[in-house]
Amino acid sequence: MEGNQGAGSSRCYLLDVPPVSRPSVAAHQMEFGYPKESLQGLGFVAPPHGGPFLLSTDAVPFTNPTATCCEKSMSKPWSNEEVGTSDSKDPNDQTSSSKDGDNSWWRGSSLDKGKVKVKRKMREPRFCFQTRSDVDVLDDGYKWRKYGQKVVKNSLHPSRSYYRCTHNNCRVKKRVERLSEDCRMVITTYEGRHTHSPCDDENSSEHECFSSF
DNA sequence: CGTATTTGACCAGCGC
DNA sequence: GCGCTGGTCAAATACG
Repeated sequence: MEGNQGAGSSRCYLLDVPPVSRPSVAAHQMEFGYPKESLQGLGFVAPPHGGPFLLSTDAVPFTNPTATCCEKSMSKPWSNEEVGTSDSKDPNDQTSSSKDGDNSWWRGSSLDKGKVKVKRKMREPRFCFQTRSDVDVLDDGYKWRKYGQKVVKNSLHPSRSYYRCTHNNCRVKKRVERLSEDCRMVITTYEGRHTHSPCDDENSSEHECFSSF
């Protein structure tokens, strides 16, 4: 209930990242009129000066016609929370979801009662970006741990990877898949908000440039 | 030896 | 109601 002002909404942007070894994603919230915190919480950070990133004004929301490719490539990209429009189901749902979504929506915690899987109807804020890159995992300043991979049908590159933030209480997830039409296009979907700064992960002091965010 | 990744299985949601 | 697909778990394996 609190905090998640963006909960339930998901936006997609098209980024153009050249095929460098370590592409990064930056938040051009100004362009999109996006709240800083949202993007920051999602892990979008400004790269260090000279960082290889480049998000140009080419970046456009998937909701735009230019992004139809994305919807086509995926049978049901965001079934629950539609891109941009979020769920208009009913507000009450939010309360319930925030209730169980509080801490067990991703664990499924079948450890407890045999197999009581928590409903996956999570309403975490989502942002998906389409980038052009050779590497799957964009360097966004956070540390991710892969916890699953799935075969996606209707795709020439049927591999979708699932990552989770390695930080202690951070439940942010990331989904990475390649576009079927263009193997160089990577669709990255962030879900949730980071409860920490990138520096926490990269304790190596990835510079204060992050703090400027 | 500790940590990260891979991979198969399981489960829930959704469409038909 | 059934089948399909997506998402997650957890054991096994690989790597540093």
